[in-house]
Amino acid sequence: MSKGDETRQMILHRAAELFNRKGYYGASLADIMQATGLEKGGIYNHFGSKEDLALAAFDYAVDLVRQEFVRALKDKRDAIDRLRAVVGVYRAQADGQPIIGGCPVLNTAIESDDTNPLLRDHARRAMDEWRESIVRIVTRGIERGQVRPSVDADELATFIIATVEGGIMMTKLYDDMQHVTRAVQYVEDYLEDHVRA
Amino acid sequence: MSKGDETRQMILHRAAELFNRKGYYGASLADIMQATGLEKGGIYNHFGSKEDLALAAFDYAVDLVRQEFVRALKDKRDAIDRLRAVVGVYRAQADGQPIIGGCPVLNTAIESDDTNPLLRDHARRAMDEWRESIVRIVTRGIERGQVRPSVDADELATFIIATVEGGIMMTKLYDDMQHVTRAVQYVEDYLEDHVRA
DNA sequence: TTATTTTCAGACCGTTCGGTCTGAAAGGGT
DNA sequence: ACCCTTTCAGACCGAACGGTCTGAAAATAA
Repeated sequence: MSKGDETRQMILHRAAELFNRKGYYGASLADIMQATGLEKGGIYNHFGSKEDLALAAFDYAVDLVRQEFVRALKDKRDAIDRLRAVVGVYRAQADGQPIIGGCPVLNTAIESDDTNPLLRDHARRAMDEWRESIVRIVTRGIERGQVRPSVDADELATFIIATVEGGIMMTKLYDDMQHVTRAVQYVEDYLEDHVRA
Repeated sequence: MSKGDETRQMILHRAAELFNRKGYYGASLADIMQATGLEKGGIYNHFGSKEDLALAAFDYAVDLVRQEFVRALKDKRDAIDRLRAVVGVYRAQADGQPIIGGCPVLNTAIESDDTNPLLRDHARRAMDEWRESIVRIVTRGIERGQVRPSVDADELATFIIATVEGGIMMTKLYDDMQHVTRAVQYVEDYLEDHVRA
């Protein structure tokens, strides 16, 4: 990796954290300069505009989360175990892992819906991906007899994501992990009581 | 109500909508001037700063929601009916009722947590109020034999709010009521299956 | 109707915003 | 060691930011 590529990755990493904490409008170029230790020339050499950087930084943050999903799912075979693993990754986002400032999809969804169509589209695509991964797990779980056939995979995906993301929001608001912990517990109980075959 | 008071209320109404849609940093004074039809002098005559206005506008928005709670709960006696009414009010926020741009508490919680302590405190107080109203309904429901004594009121409040707010977030992201509708349905099913005595 | 206060327009202010451009220094292939 | 390319600092730009202030007009009390 060339010097420039290394710098670019460093900018993405620091900017992703900044945008995730302060939002697109809340994080200024001066903030990014301070966080990266670079002057404007050093940043604009790699990105054409603040919006370009924001989009790339969002995708970078989503990729960090994606890697956590891969890791968490690696050695799980049973559908319910896999769903619990997915929920666990979501939960970790409230704790600043893998990226501090909470879930980037949640943050970007709330900030961008009425203001920044490009950012919103990226958030939609990321959300689509998480939803589809849940749907896939449930569908295969039904095929393998691990999940009740009566379960609607799409509806369950909405429920799981909504509950955990809502818990992350409350945890951020109160700076208290209790809320996301409770939300996760409710989802896990639901999986045992109403999803497991 | 004097002319000045009327103007102040008009500013609050328009600004509450703007801040709820675009956020505190996303909505500029120029936006507020356009939305209210006033010049700077007209606005700063009533509010000392943009932050003062934002705090007052947030409280105004919360008060609109509070009025919806009062209305929805007025003729409901049974605890489960009352919880369903509360959930219904939350759901209505995704539909732009009573204030367009989604739930002000959700929006403000996400935007303010790392950037604006005053706004975050107002959001916390509003959230406290919703949580306490749910806890009160559940506690009295247990006393009256309408709710199972094994139900933990505080945990249930977290679950209900997290799930519905998460549904609102997804509905805003996709501009599709389906998500919050599903989230509400899950909560209502849960109330029937695990909460009703 | 007059006197007093309140309300608001709009010019003006310094600061910060995102963005551009040039030149010097460092990188890196040969 | 050479030369060409890439990388970055930092001065500079116009626009937009939140905020102030004065005077005129409108509301209100007398």
